[in-house]
Amino acid sequence: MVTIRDVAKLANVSTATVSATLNRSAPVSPELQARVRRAVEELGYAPDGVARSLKTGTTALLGLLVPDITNPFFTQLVRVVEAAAQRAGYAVLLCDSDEDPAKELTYLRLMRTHRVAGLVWCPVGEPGPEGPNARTLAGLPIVMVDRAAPGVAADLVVIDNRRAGYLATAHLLELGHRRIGAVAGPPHLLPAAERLRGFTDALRERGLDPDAAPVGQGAFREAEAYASCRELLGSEPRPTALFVANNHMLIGVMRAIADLGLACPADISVAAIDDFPWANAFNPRLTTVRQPVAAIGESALRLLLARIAGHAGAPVRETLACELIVRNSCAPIAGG
Amino acid sequence: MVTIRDVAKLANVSTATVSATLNRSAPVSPELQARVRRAVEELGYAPDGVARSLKTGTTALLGLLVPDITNPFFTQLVRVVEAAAQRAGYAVLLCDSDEDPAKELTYLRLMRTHRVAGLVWCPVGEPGPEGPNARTLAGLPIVMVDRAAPGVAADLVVIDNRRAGYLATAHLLELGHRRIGAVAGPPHLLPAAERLRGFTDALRERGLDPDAAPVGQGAFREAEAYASCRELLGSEPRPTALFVANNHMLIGVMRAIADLGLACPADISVAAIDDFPWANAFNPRLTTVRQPVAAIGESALRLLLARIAGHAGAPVRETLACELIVRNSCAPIAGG
DNA sequence: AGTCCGACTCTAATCGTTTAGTGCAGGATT
DNA sequence: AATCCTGCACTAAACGATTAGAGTCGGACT
Repeated sequence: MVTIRDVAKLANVSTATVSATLNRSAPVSPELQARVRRAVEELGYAPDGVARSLKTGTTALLGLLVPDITNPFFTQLVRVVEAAAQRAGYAVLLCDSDEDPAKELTYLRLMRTHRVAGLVWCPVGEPGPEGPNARTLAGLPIVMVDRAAPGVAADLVVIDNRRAGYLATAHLLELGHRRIGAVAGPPHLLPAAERLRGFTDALRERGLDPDAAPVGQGAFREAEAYASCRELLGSEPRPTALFVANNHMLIGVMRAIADLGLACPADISVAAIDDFPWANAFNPRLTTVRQPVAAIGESALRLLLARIAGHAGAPVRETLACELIVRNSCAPIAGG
Repeated sequence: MVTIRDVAKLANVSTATVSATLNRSAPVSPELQARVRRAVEELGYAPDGVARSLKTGTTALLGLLVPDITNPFFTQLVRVVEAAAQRAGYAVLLCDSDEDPAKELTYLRLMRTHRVAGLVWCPVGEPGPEGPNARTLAGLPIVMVDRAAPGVAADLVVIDNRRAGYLATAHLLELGHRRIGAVAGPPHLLPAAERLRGFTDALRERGLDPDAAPVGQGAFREAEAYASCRELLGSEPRPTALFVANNHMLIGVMRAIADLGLACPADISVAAIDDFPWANAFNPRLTTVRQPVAAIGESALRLLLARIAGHAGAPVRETLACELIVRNSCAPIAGG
């Protein structure tokens, strides 16, 4: 390893001068600057970020902790955060908690060990037996995204999930559907609960009884949704439309519909939350509520960088709007 | 920040004893161990990974550099590598070069600065004006995945792309198709070239002239494939089947087919390389060649960990087999 | 009794930077 | 002429861990 000392020796200056030259942190005469740069070039010297971090107490590292990177929402978020972090001069330490509270805690510790400058965190909803205690998180700038960890006071960026649920359901109602089933997420997760609330809001607004609506609840996963959907579509009278609470579940639902020999949207209309790159290539093209992932990521990073820069004050909650993308998976009700 | 000194003071021992206790690196009497652990608990001490890294010269960090994280292949790879790294006690520093050689070089430097213990690297094929020179990479254990960087001697894990192209094409040929178009990737990328070679292999094997086959080449992207596909399907006589070289391109192709008012597989059969989670939920379900992403990731990490452990020797090249997944996007040729 | 050994424990150097504090030379100011 | 800046450059002390190497203290052996 070639160190700053080697450079200093070759350039016949002190290490302080090398450091000052490279970081422009103090004035250095043009002549010495030239000598230093020549030596750096000759030796192929690159400063050791670890040593620098130890001395300065900061790293150019941002943590990003997501519960499931295969979910396109988080995939896109990773991309956006990574790009924004790069622009701000940070690299990203990516961890996937896999929806597992124990792994999550391990990773939170790891973030601290690696001294990340800040953390973008999409918490697993369910706190484990010994949830992330305040001490693990103390002093670390954090922005939570999509979900809120219970008992953690940090900035939060979410979409208006209730409205998202409302938008999708209202669309189905406008097309004349009255018997609408819901494939909902796990009740303990904020987004799932809120989306379902939006669903019932819409029903109630049209004078329908939400309690009479067939609702299946389960994890935000394909298998659960598949089972849930088959059950819903087996009930009598069969729903004419389905509200689906997230992208993974939508896959399960579409599979179930196909396996039951039904056609979408002819036999059953489907509207879901979470747009994703392939939604527009499906047959039928899927009507979804799109989350502004780019805006979410940008907001999160903006808030986080402000906190890193020392911005104090009470935790901020930013709620972003989402948008209904009408495609072809919802049809007016037959004979409606 | 609470340091090892604070713990030592509270436990009334030396820092060496604290370190020995925590790392089990030297025998410590039960009594002192207890005192140390109590102090650690009381203070909520967590060792500083940065300081440790500086002293030991190693980090528990693995770099992962991919060209496009929105590509499901790389998304899955990220997941697999992240999980495997976690099992091996490493965290992952994720960077997305965005298919940009300049960004790639920046990130390679960053990996060195952060002193990653090793690097899993899916290179951008095209070397920039001043490609990643040997010095930037010197001494860093590297495993390349999917693509080979020109001029870099490092282990390489790839699939048998030629056979993948062959498998998909042979399937179409067996269904009776004779006029088969190819939506191929950029010729300078190894996987793209090899896959196209497998395509021509299959044609030749059946006595067809590969030069007569309509081939569109472009970046591994949706837009390019969309345009390419429209052109191919506009030619006379229209191909009855399409070979598509990657997942992004497949999306473009399916969109183009839909926009042209054609039905798949009734009017046109499609077989593609790269399976992805949604392929089975499309309508029609997509026939693809699946890459063993899990095996690829595991192999890459196995090789990398061996190199980190000091394993010397010439670069290894591992070629993994892939598998044709027959679904519903290919039909026997009408009247065939 | 004297020596040696094993089992702990401690002191202090070290990793590669950054940076406060000090020194120094030469020109401007009184 | 003495003093004071000002602008560079240097020395040396951190940062928080790990780890040689040295010291200590009983008990076992000769």
